[in-house]
Amino acid sequence: MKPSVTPISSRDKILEVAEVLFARRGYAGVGLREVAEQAGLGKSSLFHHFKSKDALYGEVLGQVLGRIRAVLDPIVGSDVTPELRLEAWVDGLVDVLATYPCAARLLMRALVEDDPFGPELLEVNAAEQVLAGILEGIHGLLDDGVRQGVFRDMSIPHSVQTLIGATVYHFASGEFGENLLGQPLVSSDAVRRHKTELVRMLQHGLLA
Amino acid sequence: MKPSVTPISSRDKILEVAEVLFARRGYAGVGLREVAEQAGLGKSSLFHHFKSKDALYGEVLGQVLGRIRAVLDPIVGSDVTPELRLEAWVDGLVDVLATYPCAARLLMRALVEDDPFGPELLEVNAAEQVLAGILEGIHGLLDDGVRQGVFRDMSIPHSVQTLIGATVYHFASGEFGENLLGQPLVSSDAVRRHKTELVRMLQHGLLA
DNA sequence: CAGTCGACCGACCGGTCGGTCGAATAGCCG
DNA sequence: CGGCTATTCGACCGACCGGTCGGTCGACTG
Repeated sequence: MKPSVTPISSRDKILEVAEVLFARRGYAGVGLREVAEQAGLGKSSLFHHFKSKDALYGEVLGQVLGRIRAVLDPIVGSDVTPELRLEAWVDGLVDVLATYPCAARLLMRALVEDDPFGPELLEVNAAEQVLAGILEGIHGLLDDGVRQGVFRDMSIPHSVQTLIGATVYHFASGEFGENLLGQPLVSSDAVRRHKTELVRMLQHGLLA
Repeated sequence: MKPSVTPISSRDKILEVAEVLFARRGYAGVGLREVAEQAGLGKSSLFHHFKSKDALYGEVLGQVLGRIRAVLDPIVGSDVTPELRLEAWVDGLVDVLATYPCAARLLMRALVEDDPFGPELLEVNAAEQVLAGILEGIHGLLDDGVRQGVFRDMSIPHSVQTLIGATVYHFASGEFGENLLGQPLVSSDAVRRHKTELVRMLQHGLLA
């Protein structure tokens, strides 16, 4: 039990502030000087911990995706009906996006980017693998449901896209969404309401 | 009828290439040199037509939002049941997003940004007004439906967010979405399928 | 004590950023 | 033709970009 003299390592501090900044202003909108400054370091010190801006970004992204996958994987692997699993999936995803307010923005930005990252970049590649795992999970879940006849026949890729759009976008919408809702996106009331609205939409649509 | 000697004005050419570039790489990711170059002009000439980068961006955004509003406004004002109006709204929005492939990305980026544009910027403010008009339209449409009892009771702001996420995100997802679908996002097949999936989701949800 | 090591720093590199300026050019009207 | 405005241009600016370099400092090791 003496894991660290420094209660929070500089490396983690950098990741922490980089996550916030990349989420807020995007990859191109963030300068490493600002990251360093907010981490309480000189800019040169960033390069001691990360070999490039790309690598730092990739690691931030991978960390966020990892958190999401850690929540979602047990759910898609659980042993209940596809309907309940889907409900739990939405529930879990909304929870984790609400818990880490930067995650949705970071993720949405990454999805909307044509990744300009060359074929070879260790950290970014790792992040993409994690994302692929998440997708595989929800795809399998929907597929199960369709084959068991509890979900109607559907285009699974389109439905996956709709699920992503309906969950991730909402928490990525920042000021815009808060103006629309009239309250913080991650207030417990808004989170609860968003969950029930999503689940009702998935179960019965909008009609009375 | 002699508005222009040049059949396509430099100004329009600039707007055209700026739209593509801002959509592809975002505000911070695009340099004015590149815009000028692709428009076949020197960088200084941009500043003859637009007083700043912000102003150019605002005008691009306003133009895109204007196209969308031009499609959606007649629909929300039409004289049929809310259910049919909603279906037409989704149909129209999907069509316009598929017609102008940059629109969705530009819009999604704008929504995810906390607009860092100061209180006063003519062009950006104008764009926000257009957006506000679009939102007012869909809000009113849903409200009508709920009050007439054809839509179930719901949180309208949350449903608006879900609609935006499900439509705009899909067409903004670029490479990622195309990999998921296995075909171009704007292929007529994918567009048709996305429409029917959305409408079925709104009408009956996912259940069999 | 000397040697090594990870963490950190300021100074600096070439290059690009958004933006300005004054001069040159092109098309119009008289 | 002369004058005028609109348009374009290259040269330039200060600020900032991602990234490198040489070196300092303190903790640990033999």
